[in-house]
Amino acid sequence: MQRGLRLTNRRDFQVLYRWGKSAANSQFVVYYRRNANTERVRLGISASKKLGNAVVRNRLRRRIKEIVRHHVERVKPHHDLIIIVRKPATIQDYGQMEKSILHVLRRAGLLTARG
RNA sequence: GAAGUUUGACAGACAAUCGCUGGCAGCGCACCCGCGCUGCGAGAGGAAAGUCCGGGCUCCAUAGGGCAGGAUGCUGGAUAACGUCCAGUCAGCGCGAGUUGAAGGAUAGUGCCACAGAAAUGGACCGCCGAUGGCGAGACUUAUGUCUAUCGCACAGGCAAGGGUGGAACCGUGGUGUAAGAGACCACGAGGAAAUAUUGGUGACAUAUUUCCUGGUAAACCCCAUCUGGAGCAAGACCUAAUGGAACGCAUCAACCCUUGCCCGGGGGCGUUCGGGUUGGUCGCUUGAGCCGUUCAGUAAUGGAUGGCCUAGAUAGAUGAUUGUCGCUUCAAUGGUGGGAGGGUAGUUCCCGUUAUACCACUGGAAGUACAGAACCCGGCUUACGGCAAACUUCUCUA
Repeated sequence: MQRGLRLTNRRDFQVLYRWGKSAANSQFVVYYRRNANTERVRLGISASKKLGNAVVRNRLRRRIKEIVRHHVERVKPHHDLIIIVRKPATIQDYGQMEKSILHVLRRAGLLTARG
């Protein structure tokens, strides 16, 4: 994932948690906020230590990055977002996780309507 | 073949597509800092983990010496260093290959040893004796006196052998001895200490002799010897926007605001410079007690010589995702084709099978394919974990 698509600053995270809106399903929570300075979208991922060891958390992060990267054209531009992983997501395979993430993004109203 | 012991190497493979982070080269943009594109090549571990020791490195502290505190604790060696490693000694465990050890001092001193028991190193419950002294009987005597011989009491006193308790009872067994007894003495034996040796060994220690001693506990205080300043890469160095501070200069010396109700005085605005912190960034940052060969020294840990190699560097944190093919393991919840009367087992009286059905081969299917993610860098330790190989040990079977 390119650097421009990443949320890298601690302050950005705090702003998003405080002022952003949220949506959720049983596997993921997404915080999002419109940001005019963001060219397309910026993504941050939060995977707590409760989910498992470092290997498990890394695998989750990488899969989520991959999924968002594949669907970045469909996400509404000029938004910052954070995806928080919940425990049930750890047992999902790639296909289930892709559906689940698209579902939560649609719920948040971040997906553009597609023809 | 079964059960073990030790050591070693490995940590699924390949391809396609789409990505991520550094490096090098080229091209383009840009005054500069840099940014983008293309190509080439690189990109997690044996434990990267726990953060338990040791060191490098960095900053702070520091005349020199001592005390306190902390750590370590058989011997010799290795090492930058260590609480690590190697080789030994001694002790424990194991039939054995081997393995385990916080393994200095109990003869410096103090404390403690639950319950039980009389008593846990200062003691007498039962018990034994009562020699000596006492009292009584008794005997003798002229004697209200005496105690040569005799008997009794168990009052003073002596003893700790035997009993019972306990993890442990004053070293054990036998004798001498005595009123009864006791390492009080003797013989043999157990353990410890010291000294000695034309003894062996660098040494721990072993062997022998002599003398002395005899509960345990130092993971109780303590004594002895050795080592030891503190904090850590979020260390630390440098650059830096906005804001605020200080100094200097300029402007204003009108009004307004603040400074004590009034007066005087001061401040407010602009610019330059300075040092400190925040924020963001760069360095530290990966060439190192480095890795792989060969060879020499050494039992070994390891060290020397020599040839070759460069092998991650992220920072909300890269090293991946998906698909396909193959490998390995398992399958009374596995199908087809072929072989098949035996197979499982080293072996049996045991189990499966001789019916398409066990079992074998080929080809499919399903499930599974460990533990675990660098964060300044090394040396260890500990913990987690998958199958594999070699050497060795014990037992068993066949010949």
